[in-house]
Formats: sequence, C-alpha cells, structure tokens
Amino acid sequence: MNVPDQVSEGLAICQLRDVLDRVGDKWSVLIMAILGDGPRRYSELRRSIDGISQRMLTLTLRSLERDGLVIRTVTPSTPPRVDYELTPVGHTLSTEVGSLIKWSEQHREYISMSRRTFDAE
Amino acid sequence: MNVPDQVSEGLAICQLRDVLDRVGDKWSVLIMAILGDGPRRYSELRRSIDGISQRMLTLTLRSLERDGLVIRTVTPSTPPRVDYELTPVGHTLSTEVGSLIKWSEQHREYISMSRRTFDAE
DNA sequence: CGGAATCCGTTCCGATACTG
DNA sequence: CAGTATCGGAACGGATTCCG
Repeated sequence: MNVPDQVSEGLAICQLRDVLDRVGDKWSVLIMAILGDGPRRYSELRRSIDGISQRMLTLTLRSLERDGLVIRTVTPSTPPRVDYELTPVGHTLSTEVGSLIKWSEQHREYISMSRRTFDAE
Repeated sequence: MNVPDQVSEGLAICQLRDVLDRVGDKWSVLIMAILGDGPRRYSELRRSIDGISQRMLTLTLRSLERDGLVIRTVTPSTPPRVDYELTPVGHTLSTEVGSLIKWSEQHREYISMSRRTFDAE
C-alpha cells in the first residue's frame, strides 16, 4: 500500500480519514446499502432500518446529500412525499461497501473465534 | 446488492456493522495501513502516526490483536521490545482498506465541491 | 520502552415533544 | 408524511500520571 513514514502528513491518509468518517458512522452505509437497490421514500427507509431514530435518519440523509452521494426529491402533495436515491458517485461508494460486506461475511467466524480465544485469558 | 426489506434483521448487515465498527474507529485503518508495509515496533507506530495518544495506540492495537488481525510479539530484553505485524487475515482487510483509499482519492474533489455547493444555501 | 490507570471534556445519539 | 427542536445519558478519546 506504500505508506509514507509520517502517515498522517500523507495526503492519501487524510482523504482516507474523510471517507472513513463518511462511511464509518452508525447509519450511513446501511442507508447506502438499501438505496443501492433503488430509490426509497423517507418512511420506507424508516421501516427498513430497525432501531434508527427519526433524528438520525434525517441527519444521516442530509449529510449524504451534502456530500453528493444521495439526491433528495420533494413532491409537494398532501401528504408530502420525499424520495431518496443514490447519485452515480453514491453508487460507486455503494459498490465499495458491498465488497466490505463480502469481506465481513467471509471472516465473521474467524473474528468471533479470535475474540473468544483472546478473552479466554 | 440485494438487501432484504428489514435490513437490520438481515445477518449480512449485522456482520457489516461489526466490520464497520472494527474499521470505522479513529485509528484502526491507519495502523493497518502502516502494518501493511511490514512489522513495526510500538515506538515506530507512535512516531508514524501524528496525533495519536499512547492510550489510543495501545487500545487500538489490543483490539486488533483480539480480533486476530494483528500479532503482538514481545522480546523481553532491557529495554523491552514489542513488535506488531498483520496476520494473513489482517492483510486481506488491509487490502480492502486500500481499495477504499483509492475511492477516496478519486472522489475527494467531488465531495468537497458538493459540500461547498450545499453549504452555499 | 511499552505500557496501565485515572480524570475529564466533547461528541454522539436515543427519547420525546412539537410542526407544516 | 416528513420533518425540527431540545434534553440528557453514554461513549469516545485526549492529557496526565505512574510503573516494571
């Protein structure tokens, strides 16, 4: 991966931090994974993601929209309707996340076994 | 990506959460990126990662060791010497992280531009 | 050198209540 | 339906001190 000696001064790593802050929070990837299947309404997202509060759903969607990863479309009807969908760039990140999901599926057992072994001491 | 309706009840997503919790914290990937280049001593890691506290370096390394991603080797000399290196599984995760780094390099400009546009309102 | 332990501010985020 | 606003507990993590 060719990491410079003073890593945090390397530009690549600063960028990495940005992405990890973007992707590493509690709900972002979950939302991106769902939107990877296609557009969803606000209420659909809420029902799909068990345990998310209204507050965090809104905050996370705003943040994704701000970063150009999600598009928000308001239909001013009564009741109002809001749809969310991935942007093209959002889709590419969603793909990266998918590869992380595969990794986690393949190594889940190894990790939980490692933890049990480690905790046994 | 084929995500089930009730996402959080899907096993895949729970695993994903595990990995993101693993990788998403402040220092883990940084450390894994450095160790991807080869083994390092505790003091080398400390110098390499600008801004990390002794506490967080130790905690993060312990957690990586617990998950079977890093191996800790103690040489009981005076002064003592401790080396850290990736396990084979640790290397595979390090590779995944590398792909995320690439993504972040390619879209950094897009994201910061999106933010400026969004914040202009 | 490589930690462990404590203290403590900040940030995160869930619960709740209210709104157009 | 799709938010916004406020509060308060919990967790994260930095600074400091002490130790074999």
